[in-house]
Amino acid sequence: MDNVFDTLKARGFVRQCTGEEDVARLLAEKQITYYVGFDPTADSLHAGSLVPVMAMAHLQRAGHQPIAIIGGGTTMIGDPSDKTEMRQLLPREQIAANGASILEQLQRYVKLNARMPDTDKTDGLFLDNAEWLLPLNYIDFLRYIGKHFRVNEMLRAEAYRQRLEREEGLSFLEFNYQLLQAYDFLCLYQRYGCVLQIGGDDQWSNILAGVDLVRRLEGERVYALTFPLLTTAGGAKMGKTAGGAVWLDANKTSPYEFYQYWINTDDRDVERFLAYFTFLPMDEVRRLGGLEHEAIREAKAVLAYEATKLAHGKAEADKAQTASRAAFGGGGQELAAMPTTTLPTGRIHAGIPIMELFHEVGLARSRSEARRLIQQGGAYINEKQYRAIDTVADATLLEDNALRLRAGKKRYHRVVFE
RNA sequence: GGGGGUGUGCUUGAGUGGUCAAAAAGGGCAGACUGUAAAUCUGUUGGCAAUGCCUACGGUGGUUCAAAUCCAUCCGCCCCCA
Repeated sequence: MDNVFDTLKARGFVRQCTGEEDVARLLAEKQITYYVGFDPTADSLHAGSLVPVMAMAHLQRAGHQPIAIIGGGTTMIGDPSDKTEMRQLLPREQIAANGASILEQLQRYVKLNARMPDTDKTDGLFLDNAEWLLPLNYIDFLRYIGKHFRVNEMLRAEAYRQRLEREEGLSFLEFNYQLLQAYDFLCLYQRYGCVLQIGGDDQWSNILAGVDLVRRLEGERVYALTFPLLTTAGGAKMGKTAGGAVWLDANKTSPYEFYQYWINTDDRDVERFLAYFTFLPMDEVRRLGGLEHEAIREAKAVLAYEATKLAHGKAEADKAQTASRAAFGGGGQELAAMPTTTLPTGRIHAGIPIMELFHEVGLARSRSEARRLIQQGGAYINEKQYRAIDTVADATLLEDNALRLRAGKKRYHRVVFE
């Protein structure tokens, strides 16, 4: 098994790299240091960011040393390959705070130390590129780094071309992004001997810019590897649902919801996702992916459980699994992990219009939406459908001092009275 | 600096004085069918104390009985010329 490169390749992580054989040899011959950048634009990673995270983890397991860069400096610029529009510029403090929570999440997957290189070489580093980017002097930077970049060449990069063709255009600020990312690579090479940068395929040209820069200034060969950009079979961006992103932060997306996200995976994505988001051996991945029709639900359950376990730990994964089974398998009381709201007992004795109830617990975003839900037959209490908008829930409906609300087929919410 | 455009609901995008909470598509939600999948079909999709009221078509002011639609001004973005 041996070469991690083969592992990465078999699991679908390799989209482009600077010579398969070269990279494979690099990874086989000795322990190296590699890096991945993360954007601290939010205070949490989401399901989509898990691809680089998992790749990092595989490499670390094979004995290589990771460096996670939080783009504290580059985020102040905004990556233009984020096609649609110019990104909002975030204030420094925000970026730093976001970086801190992201580090915490990364540590569930990868061993990282903030700043301090450890004696144990596979322990990784967590750095903020603001450290070397912010003190830069404009003139020096232009003379030292800028002279190595040909604008013609840069303009040819897909990332810039798209923006050039669109109406939004491209600000000079954003145009500089690539130079800064290349400079990151250079700094990491110089300081930590980092010789490989991995990232999403949209980063390809930025990464190559770094490879070129190191070659020009240091005369050394460094490497690049990109992952495919994941979309679901349905064409949606990986890690997004209607409600927004699927976050790793339990406060933004509960472990139960996280579990549900994975279990609802499109049949066609199951095998790929098992390979990306779990550490199950590929034989098992293929076996599960090969299941057909109803049986493939088993594979989805494994995917959901494994992914949740990685993100939130075994205890949470167990709870989520139990709650999910209880809700969808019929019966069962183990609903503890289900989203729950607690209300004073007096409320239910006084009677609560169900329209209000559904709105209050968040199953409907407004009373109008709750009204629609009820009228359209999507509102259930304890598995019984209620279609009259003026229905009032009272104490006679209580089961164990609680109500089980359901909106549509899949969204559950428990209301406990005490 | 000069000239020309453009800014609409979650998104794309019609609408150039009343019939506009605003076409159409996508997306979302719900229902049917199913396997907590996909595809398909149907309904629905600003809010509220709801046969009415409020908020909304970049911001602000104005014309008018009446404005997303006209005028002024400001802001953002795009294109051409310099």
